[in-house]
Amino acid sequence: MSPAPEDATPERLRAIPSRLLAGAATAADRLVNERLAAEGARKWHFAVLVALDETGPASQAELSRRTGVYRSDMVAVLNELADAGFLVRDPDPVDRRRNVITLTPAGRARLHHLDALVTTAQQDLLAPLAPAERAELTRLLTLLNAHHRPPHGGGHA
Amino acid sequence: MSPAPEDATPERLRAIPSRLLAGAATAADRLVNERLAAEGARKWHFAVLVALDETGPASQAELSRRTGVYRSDMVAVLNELADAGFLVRDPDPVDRRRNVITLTPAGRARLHHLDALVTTAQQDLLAPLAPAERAELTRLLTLLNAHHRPPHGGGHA
DNA sequence: CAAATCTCAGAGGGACTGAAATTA
DNA sequence: CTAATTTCAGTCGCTCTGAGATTT
Repeated sequence: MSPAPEDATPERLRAIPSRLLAGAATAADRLVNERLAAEGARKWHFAVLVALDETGPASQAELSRRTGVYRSDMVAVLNELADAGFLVRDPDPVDRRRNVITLTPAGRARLHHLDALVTTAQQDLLAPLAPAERAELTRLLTLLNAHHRPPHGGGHA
Repeated sequence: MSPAPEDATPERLRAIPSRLLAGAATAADRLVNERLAAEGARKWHFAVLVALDETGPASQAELSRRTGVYRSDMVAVLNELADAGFLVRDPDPVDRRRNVITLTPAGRARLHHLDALVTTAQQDLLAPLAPAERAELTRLLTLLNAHHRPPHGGGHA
């Protein structure tokens, strides 16, 4: 629901899971964004580069499904990455509605760099937790993510 | 980092804690906002009402510290709640910079109503977890919130 | 003088809607 | 005709910055 300033917040508010989630997510996002912004990148750049590196060239709609970046917002992200020479956008010969997005060598190098930054940010984020606690938190969050699916991604199956 | 559409998302992205947190927080916020929006309320309304009920009348700056609602945004929230008759704003006689915000009986009734909605939303949010898991998740998130303090709220002590 | 409070105006990024044009 | 893809224009809520006016 928002960050908790200090212990001025009533216990009744501090104990609400949705507020705790919002606070932790905000801190996590701030951490990741600070690191990436120092290199002129943002989290979607990283997400798109990973998706391309992991599963190979894809259409923009496919990248949207893989990364969670909204289809309408994918255009701007790809424009920025293409302008920087990290990927190329070619018309798909077999389906002329699509563009085929392909990672360049510079894009792969960029990915490796950003990957290190993101990994470090995750460690800093989870620093207050013991290793077993980090694994447990990840597991519980994965469960929540699996059961509460985004509205456009389909039902809850 | 954003919701995960389905299992099209690469494992390398799905396993990132900051992304898991963002996805869970988005789902949680959607759940809470849907329930509150059905009654014409939003989460800040609830937070402010709780803070007033819990700790008594307060200035706007004090309410901002208690709820995490940003001081600049508190004005609009209080306007809406005051227009609906849930609280009153009086000048503070002992410090004329301040307004004293006081809950009305209607505001207390409103709080009880919203409280039920929020509580149900939390249960639905945590439904996929066992009772012990819910407690553990809350504990771990509380740890993260305690160590990663908002930028304006002071350092990390 | 510095500091706190209330208020407004606006930036910036994220999630999302709606629609147009193109092609399957 | 329906459906999918790319793109653009714009909405809405959240976090936060900056500044002005008032008072301590």
